[in-house]
Amino acid sequence: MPRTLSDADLAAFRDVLCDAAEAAFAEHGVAGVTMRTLADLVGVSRMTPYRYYEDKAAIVAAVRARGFSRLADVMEAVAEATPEPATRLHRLGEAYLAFAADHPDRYRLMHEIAQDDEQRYPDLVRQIRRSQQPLLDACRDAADEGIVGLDPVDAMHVLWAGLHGLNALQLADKLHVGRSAESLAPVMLAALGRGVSPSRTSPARTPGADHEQDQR
Amino acid sequence: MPRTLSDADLAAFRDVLCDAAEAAFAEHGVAGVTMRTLADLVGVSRMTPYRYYEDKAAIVAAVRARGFSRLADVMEAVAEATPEPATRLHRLGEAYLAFAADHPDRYRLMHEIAQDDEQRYPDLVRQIRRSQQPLLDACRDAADEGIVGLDPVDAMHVLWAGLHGLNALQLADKLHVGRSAESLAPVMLAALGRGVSPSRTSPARTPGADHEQDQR
DNA sequence: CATCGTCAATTGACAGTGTCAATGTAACCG
DNA sequence: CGGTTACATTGACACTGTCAATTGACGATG
Repeated sequence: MPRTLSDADLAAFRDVLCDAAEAAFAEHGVAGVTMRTLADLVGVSRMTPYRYYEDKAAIVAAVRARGFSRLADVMEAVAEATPEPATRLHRLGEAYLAFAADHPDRYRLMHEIAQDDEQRYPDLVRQIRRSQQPLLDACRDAADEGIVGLDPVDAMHVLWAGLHGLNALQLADKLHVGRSAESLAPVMLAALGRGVSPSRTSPARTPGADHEQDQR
Repeated sequence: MPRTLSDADLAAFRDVLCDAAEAAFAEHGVAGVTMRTLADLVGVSRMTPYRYYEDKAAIVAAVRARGFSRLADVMEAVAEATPEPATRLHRLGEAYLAFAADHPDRYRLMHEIAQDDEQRYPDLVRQIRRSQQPLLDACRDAADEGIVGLDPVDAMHVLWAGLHGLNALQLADKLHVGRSAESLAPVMLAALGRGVSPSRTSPARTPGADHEQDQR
């Protein structure tokens, strides 16, 4: 044991603690997890986590930030692998829905609505922003090519709201009549695609061989 | 005071308690409100609320149910006042967004995501269903008239997800670049309108097949 | 090597929480 | 009027997050 904590040690402990916290939160909910059990899980005594995190709230914020970071990783990877804007938009949408489907507890925690302002946790804010950037970029590119007929920032918000809304409904178990996020995903993606596409002109959707039309 | 509680007395106390609870939850959040302060607020001693509600969770559920009931009232009123399906859909969308804008704390509480299954509170489930019914009916009517090109249940979910998603983003303070729910509302409504309207080529009422524009 | 300073880890409180159980209290019946 | 009984109140209790005091271990210094 070093006399004073190196940055690496610090980060390492934070990491293992967040791992345990994420698992515990997923199983029992944030309120169902106590500092004491959390400390037990990582094999230290109850106040030790306080040397690494200010608060219980800070731990929650850290776990949420990690969630957004994972999401950002996925979105960035998808964006990088799909240069063509229209397809990229579609794939990003699929990826966003898939992320929530694959990690429901993580997604739930990420969007747990607290009164406490997230602004107090800069890294959380940063990761949230990062997770949105690929979608925003895609909207900008799509708008440049005339594939999206809305202001790109508006379009980004519309798309994001639609995707998140579907996820939220699914996670809150508020879908009905046999509908699931899985069955609704293609419907939602198609509807959003129509929703942000340019208004009246018929889209002659020919692949890359076609020259890009530019109506503005 | 009557010797034994009449149903009216029971309902009356529950009502005033829920009033106090809703206000307190709005100001301090659910976690920030204690049974003791709640009891103080209505002028009884700490355990008295337990004679009227099983739990703190039951009180939260009751307040949430009231919120959905208010929403249902609004939606039903709008639906009744607007027979024409297309206009009705639009107005319902506006009303849903306006409800969240006018009662943000209420809306937040209504959608607070808890691990606890709402199924345990039948009235809550009932009010939730009631609040959705007008939108579903409108989708059915609109589909009948060919104004909506999707399966009506699908369309209802798409619309609801879009509207709720926008509200959730706004309440979580996740809108950017000067966008507000107010400024995005018309954009969102227009996009959703385009999203569920029938595609120009065919009525396409088969949800089993993929009815999407898939450009590769 | 002995001593010390220092920081991390632990343990000892404490005020506050939800809620069970025992106690009080007042209205109606006889 | 006393007794019964439904309600209200108060007395615990286990448990929470977290402050403050204590312990423990290591590097530097004599």
